[in-house]
Amino acid sequence: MAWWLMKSEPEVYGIDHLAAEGTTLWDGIRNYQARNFMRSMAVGDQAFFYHSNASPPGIVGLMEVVETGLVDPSQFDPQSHYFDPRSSRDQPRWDCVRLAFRGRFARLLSLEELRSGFSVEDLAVVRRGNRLSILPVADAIAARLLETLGPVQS
DNA sequence: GCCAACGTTGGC
DNA sequence: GCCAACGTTGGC
Repeated sequence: MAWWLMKSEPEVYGIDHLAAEGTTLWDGIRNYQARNFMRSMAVGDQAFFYHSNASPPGIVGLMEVVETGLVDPSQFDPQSHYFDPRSSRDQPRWDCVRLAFRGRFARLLSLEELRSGFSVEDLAVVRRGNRLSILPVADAIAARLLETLGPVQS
């Protein structure tokens, strides 16, 4: 079982949306590195939900991968912000996973706090200007995060 | 294959 | 709104 950190803007899709829906398709990823991380996910993997472009930004909850290898439908939709004219049904370019809500942490673990307790080697999200929306988290670092945050409340 | 121009993310 | 970081694109 692997650990991940996945970012989303709470105004667009935050932990409250996921809590209400139960599960969601993590679609709209248009970065090859992030896509490749999704491709390496397995059912049962856990992901920290990170609120980006928030005040303050930080980790708010926990998710679990419940389905992998799904074609991202938004790439075919001309109305979608994520439409990709280079994609075809025969040769889709983007895929995604389905995630389930596992709970909120009792408090937010802010980026500022992450920077004071973790190095760039530990957790890429602490690097200034980091743009990758999906990042792997080493087991030992995940354990430290969970230790800091305590159990989730579902 | 190089690299300049451009676009996007996201903190501040 | 600014800007750092960095991926992508396209001319050559």
